Amino acid sequence: MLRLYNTLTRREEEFAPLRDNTVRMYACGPTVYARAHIGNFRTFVCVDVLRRTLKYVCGYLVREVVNYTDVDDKTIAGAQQAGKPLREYTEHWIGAFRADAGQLGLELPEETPRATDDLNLRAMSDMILTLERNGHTYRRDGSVYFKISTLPEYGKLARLDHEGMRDGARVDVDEYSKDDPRDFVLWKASKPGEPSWDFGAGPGRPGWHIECSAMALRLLGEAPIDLHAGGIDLIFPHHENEIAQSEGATKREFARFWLHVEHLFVENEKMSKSLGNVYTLAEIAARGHRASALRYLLLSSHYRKQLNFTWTGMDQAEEALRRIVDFLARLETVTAAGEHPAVRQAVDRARADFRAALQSDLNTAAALAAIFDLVRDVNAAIDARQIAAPDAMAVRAAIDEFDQVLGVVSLRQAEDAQPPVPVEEIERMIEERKAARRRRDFAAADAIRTSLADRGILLEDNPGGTRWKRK
RNA sequence: GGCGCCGUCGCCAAGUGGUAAGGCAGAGGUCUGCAAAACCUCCAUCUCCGGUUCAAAUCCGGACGGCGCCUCCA
Repeated sequence: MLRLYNTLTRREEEFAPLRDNTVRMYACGPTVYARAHIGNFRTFVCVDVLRRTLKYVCGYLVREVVNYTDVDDKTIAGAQQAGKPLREYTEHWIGAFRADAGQLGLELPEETPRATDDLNLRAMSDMILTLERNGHTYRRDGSVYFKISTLPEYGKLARLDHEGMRDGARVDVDEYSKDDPRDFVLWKASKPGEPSWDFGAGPGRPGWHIECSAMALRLLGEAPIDLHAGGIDLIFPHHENEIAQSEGATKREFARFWLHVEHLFVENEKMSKSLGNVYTLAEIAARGHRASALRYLLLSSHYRKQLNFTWTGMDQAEEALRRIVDFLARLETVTAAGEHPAVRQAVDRARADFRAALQSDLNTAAALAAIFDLVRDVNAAIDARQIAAPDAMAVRAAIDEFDQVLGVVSLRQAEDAQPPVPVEEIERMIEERKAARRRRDFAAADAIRTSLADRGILLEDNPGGTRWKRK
């Protein structure tokens, strides 16, 4: 049984979908005005592992919605600056996001709606009209606001202290038009030069929070949905306001489980543009690192702990992953017939440990340890010749199974399949080197190895022959 | 001012009452034309001080240190 920490209750709870063995989940996606940074991707990678755990460990069906926020102050400003229509401008950044997501091995969610799709704008307007009928709103200067005093439950997710948050708390003073500073806008009145739609709530554009409520319920069906996820900073105000909107409109609980991923730091500092430490995947690659290593690094600690990104951390991740990939290559060399119960036992143990780790609030660090335990045991078995081909296949199957969830080995192998030197050339040089070694011309053999190494290809002489791999 | 989190080997990181997983790096050894890979051995008593307990890294109290949210933010 999967146990997940639920922000709503601040406790770990057993998770199961409400109906049909299908998990209906929603995760807040990116605002598409720039390339997403690695902090964003920490959240998306963790949500991806959650998704895969639900599917491959728990055996549930998953229906996941991840939105693209394609209308807000930043996207509008960006489009204006670029001199492009909003839709075209955001299209470009959606493409960039999908490319990065692909490199990081993120599974595609079932739905990736855009806020400005007509169906979604209509759903938002309908929800606002319902909120209006339910007495949760007021209008001012063409905008529609949510009146939080109409919802006694307001603040239950963030555990807001309604009295205590005055001194020191910075309150938005320029929003003078609101009754209460913490009331929030559902629909913004149209302004000259800004895109505007009218699906019943009046001419204007959506506020920040309404899209998620409307799209989640439109695409996932009746409330409550099973699970809602996002970065920890979204707890307040975004998720709190999503709850207010959804519950105010449907009069039912919005989401049963809330899962929040802690922040990624860079060299012990919060990522911020002024510090110049906001990295994108492209910048990681420019430093010679691979997406697979970043994914590994992101999974090497628990999602509810702050993770400090460092370049030495990336190096360590590269090496750790290499150990697994080298191991898999070595497994291929096992050809003996027979069967060894000790290997099977190690596989069974790894399976049990791996599963238990993920079921325990997605403990990916412990899950990785289960893999390394297996790697060590089986490597020792190979050295001792206490393993046969069928055993090796069983080991391979287990690792494939683990990687369905972690998604890190297959990613690395796909990268390795595209070496910096053409495969035919590598193979030709291996042959030349083999000939040199045969005539005991080790100087020539080593020269070949060195020259390939300089071009990013390492050679490894094994009993069965020479293997190449990317540096 | 309010709410909350964290402090485990040189680095990363599990473990949250039963006597310290795993990875990286390092030392010694085996194997190897050399190298690589692999294996074996070695490498921490958990920030500090008190307390509870037969037993605490794990619970309680305090100190010190780091961080988050309350405002756009994954």
